[in-house]
Amino acid sequence: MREVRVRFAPSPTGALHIGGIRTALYNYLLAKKLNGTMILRIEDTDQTRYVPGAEEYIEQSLAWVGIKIDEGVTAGGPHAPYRQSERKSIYKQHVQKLIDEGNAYYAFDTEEELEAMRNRLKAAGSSNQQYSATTRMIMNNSLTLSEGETKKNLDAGVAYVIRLKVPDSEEVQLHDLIRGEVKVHSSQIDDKVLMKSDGMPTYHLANVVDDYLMKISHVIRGEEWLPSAPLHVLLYRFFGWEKDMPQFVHLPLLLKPDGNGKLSKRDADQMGFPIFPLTWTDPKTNELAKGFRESGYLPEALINFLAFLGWNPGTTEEIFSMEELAQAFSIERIGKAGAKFDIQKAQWFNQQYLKAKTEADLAAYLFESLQQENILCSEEKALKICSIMKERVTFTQDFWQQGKFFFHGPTSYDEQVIAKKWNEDVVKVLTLFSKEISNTAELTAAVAKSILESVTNQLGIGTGKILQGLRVAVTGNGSGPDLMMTMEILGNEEVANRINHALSIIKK
RNA sequence: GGUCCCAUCGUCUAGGGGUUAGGACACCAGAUUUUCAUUCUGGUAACACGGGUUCGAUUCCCGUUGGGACUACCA
Repeated sequence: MREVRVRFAPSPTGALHIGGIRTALYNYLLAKKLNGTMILRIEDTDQTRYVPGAEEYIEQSLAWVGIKIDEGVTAGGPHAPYRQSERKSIYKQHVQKLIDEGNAYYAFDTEEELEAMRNRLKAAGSSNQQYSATTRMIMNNSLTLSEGETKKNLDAGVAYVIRLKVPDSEEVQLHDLIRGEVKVHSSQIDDKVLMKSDGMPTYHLANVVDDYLMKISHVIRGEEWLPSAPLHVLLYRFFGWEKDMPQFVHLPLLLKPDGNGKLSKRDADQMGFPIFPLTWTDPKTNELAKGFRESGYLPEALINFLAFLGWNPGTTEEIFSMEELAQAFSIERIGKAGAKFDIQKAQWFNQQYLKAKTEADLAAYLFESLQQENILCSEEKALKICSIMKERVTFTQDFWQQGKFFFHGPTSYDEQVIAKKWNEDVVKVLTLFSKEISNTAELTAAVAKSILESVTNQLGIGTGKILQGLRVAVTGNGSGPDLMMTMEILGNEEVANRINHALSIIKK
């Protein structure tokens, strides 16, 4: 069996979409499972769409989720350069072979002429308005021009593109590892532009040439490429590379959570979830798009979630590390149908991973937030906070978001709780409790509990009746982590102060 | 419009000629937690439709419907 070499080949036109991460992931998992090589190739042949910073963004994103690149622009490798814009001469040389053998031709048509051709066909009721076997002989190209005229045009520097001369009548077949045999009649394939007038190749040419030269064994890419795969097969044939043609694997698409269609940034914005791995600022519009990382997702949770969108191990286990995914992975178990993006499941995965972390790991996230807020905190306190909160968080920033009261006294009190639970009894209990704990050396959770019990017993009031009141006085909230532990972390002085403050402010 | 791809609970999916069609998320209910969350238990919920093939199809075949992708000198 041949050496497994896969490639992830994004184009640097902006932030890398989450679907791209999944494509990269499946490539990576196959490589890892079969001891293969993962290649990152930058497909930057459209200079009009080039976005500065996008390439760095791609590398950083892959690094963040834990996809390691064996060969690529920064990793280097035997098939450098890995940036297509730097391989122009290679494509030129190859496309020349196609021309020499009559499988490609020069076309001089202007945009207006192409437009006119399409309109004419449309008006005539034609079902497809392509530049193809049926139309190429009425266009302005080296097939209709004499050799001399063509040469004259070329010498005079008339703008031209190079088109593939697709055979007019034959069935082009390919084998896709997910979908089986896919057949397309060549009359449905148009004479695709291979080389643009600026001398850059199009995707079709560059992709086939590079995959061959880089000895790619499996082309794993999104389903949107399936319709042009037969064209690529034709190219492999014309180049005489059919026996080295990679295996095709067209992945099901990631769909919108509601309704139908391909998942887009718009959907994500509307439904309030990220679609990019890392936060991205568009250099042109300055528009900011929050990433999964900045939204509090763990890379391992995101990967686990993504892996299961279109693939499953065939068992009921769901929590898989990257290693485990690679071991379990197989192309046969990839589904065919598109998968709707369910952010709730992603949140569940995140919660699972967060819960599995050590307190020390979690404290790092808390410290990250605290640093942004310029708040100092002892290691010991942070550890304690994380330990009582880890069961209740979904995102990394929740330790701070839901635990602000550990660092600031309440500035407001939950109104509903006040309305429902704040009463004479609460005031009585809190007044006495505050006094009692002030006289305590150290307010551990156990001490707090026993003092509270003795106070309520003394006053003949049920503890359950006043607990909500105590919580709202201390934290401002109606719910939260274990209250006794919370008070231990805060310390008797702080708790007493907060209670006294609440008693003086809240009237009933 | 044309070409190609796809179709099991709301969502991700397992399954496969005879099953009580399984799991997970979400949702609902109960228990635990003197709150909330966690945890536990239980529940609601699916084979798009029509023809074949077959003793028997949700499963295999065909069609219909529905959805998606592609249809650029973008990838």
